[in-house]
Amino acid sequence: MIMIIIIGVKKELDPKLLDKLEKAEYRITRQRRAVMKVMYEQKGAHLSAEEVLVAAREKAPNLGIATVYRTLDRLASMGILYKTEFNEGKYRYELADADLHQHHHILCIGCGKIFELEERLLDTLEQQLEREGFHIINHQLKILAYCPDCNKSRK
Amino acid sequence: MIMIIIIGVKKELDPKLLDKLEKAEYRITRQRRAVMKVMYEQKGAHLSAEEVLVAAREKAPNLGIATVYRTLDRLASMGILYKTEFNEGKYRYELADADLHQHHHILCIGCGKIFELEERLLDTLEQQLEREGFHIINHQLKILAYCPDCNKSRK
DNA sequence: CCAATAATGATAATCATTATCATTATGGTA
DNA sequence: TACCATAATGATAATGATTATCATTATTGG
Ligand SMILES: [Mn+2]
Ligand SMILES: [Mn+2]
Ligand SMILES: [Zn+2]
Ligand SMILES: [Zn+2]
Repeated sequence: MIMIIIIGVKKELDPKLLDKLEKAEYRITRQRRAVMKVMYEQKGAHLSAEEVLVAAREKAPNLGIATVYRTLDRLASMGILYKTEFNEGKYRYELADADLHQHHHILCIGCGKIFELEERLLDTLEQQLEREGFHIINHQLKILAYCPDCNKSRK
Repeated sequence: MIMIIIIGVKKELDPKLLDKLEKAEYRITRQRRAVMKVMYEQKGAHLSAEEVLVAAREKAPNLGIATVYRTLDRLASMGILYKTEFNEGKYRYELADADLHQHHHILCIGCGKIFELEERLLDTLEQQLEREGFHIINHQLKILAYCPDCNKSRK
C-alpha cells in the first residue's frame, strides 16, 4: 500500500513546541495559540489562510486575517508548517511531519482530490501507482536548498 | 555532473508543433505566434505572463495581457509549456522538454536562483548535491495524475 | 506604575489573474 | 464575393490573495 490518507486526529498543542517557540523570541499570544491549535486539530488537512481564520475565530473571536498570515508564514519558515501551492493560485498550510522532509502529494487533474504520499519511494513508484489505477500525467519536484554560493556565505 | 543550466538558444517555431496546434482546432493567429515565438527564443527561461507580454509585444505591438494568459494556459494544458510556481505568488512558464515529464528545479533559499535538474535521479541525488556544496532544506514533489475514480470515468 | 517594544487588527494598497463585453478577424458557404 | 456564424482579441472592470500601513493594545522588564 502506498497511499496514506490522514484524517483529522485531535491533538493537543505540544508543550515542547511551545517551549521552542518561546525560546525563539516568540510570544505565545492568544491569537497565535488559536492558529496553532487549529493546525493541530486539523492535522493532515491543507488549509488556506481564510479557512484558518474562520476556524481560529472560534477561539479568538476578533482575530484578524493579517495576524493569521503573519503567524502561518512564521510557523512555516520555522518548519512547523508546510506551505504548499496546489495549482489553485493560493497557498495552503499543513502541520509538518515530525521528521525533516515534507511528504508529497498527488493532485488529481480530474476532481482536484489530493492524495498524501509517503516520501522515500519514487522510482518504482509511478509504476505502482499506475497498477493501482492512477494515470500519471506529470510530476514536479521542487528542492529547497542553499546553493553553494549562499551556503558558503552564511554564518 | 548533475546540473544542467540551459541558456537561451534561438530556435525557430517547430512546424510540427504548428500542425499539431492547427489540428487541435487552434488558429495560429499573429498574437499566438508571437507568444510561442517568445517561448521558443527563450527556451530554458522561466517567464511570467507579464514578461511574455513585454517580449511578445515586439512582434505583435498591441497584444493584450488577457490573450497572453489565454495562450499560455492553453499551451500549458497541451503540454507544450510547463507552468510552475516558484514560491513567489505567481506562475512562470517555460518551454517543455521534448519528452514527457518535467525536469525539476532547485530553488535557492538564499538568493532565489533557480537551478535546472535532470529527472530520473533523486535517491542518491541529495547526497550528491550536498557533496557539490548545496545545503538541502526540503523538497516538494507534486504528481499530477488522474485518480483511479477519474481515470475510470473518462472516455 | 512607566517606558520601550512587540503584537494586533482594521483597512488600504498591491499584484496576479479572471471575467465581461464590445469589436475585429476568420472560415465556410450561398 | 458578400454574408453569417463563430472564434479571437483587447480594454477594462472585477476578483481574490497577500502585503503594507498605522493607530491601538498588550507585554515585559525595571
Ligand atoms: Mn499533505
Ligand atoms: Mn526549468
Ligand atoms: Zn479524481
Ligand atoms: Zn543562492
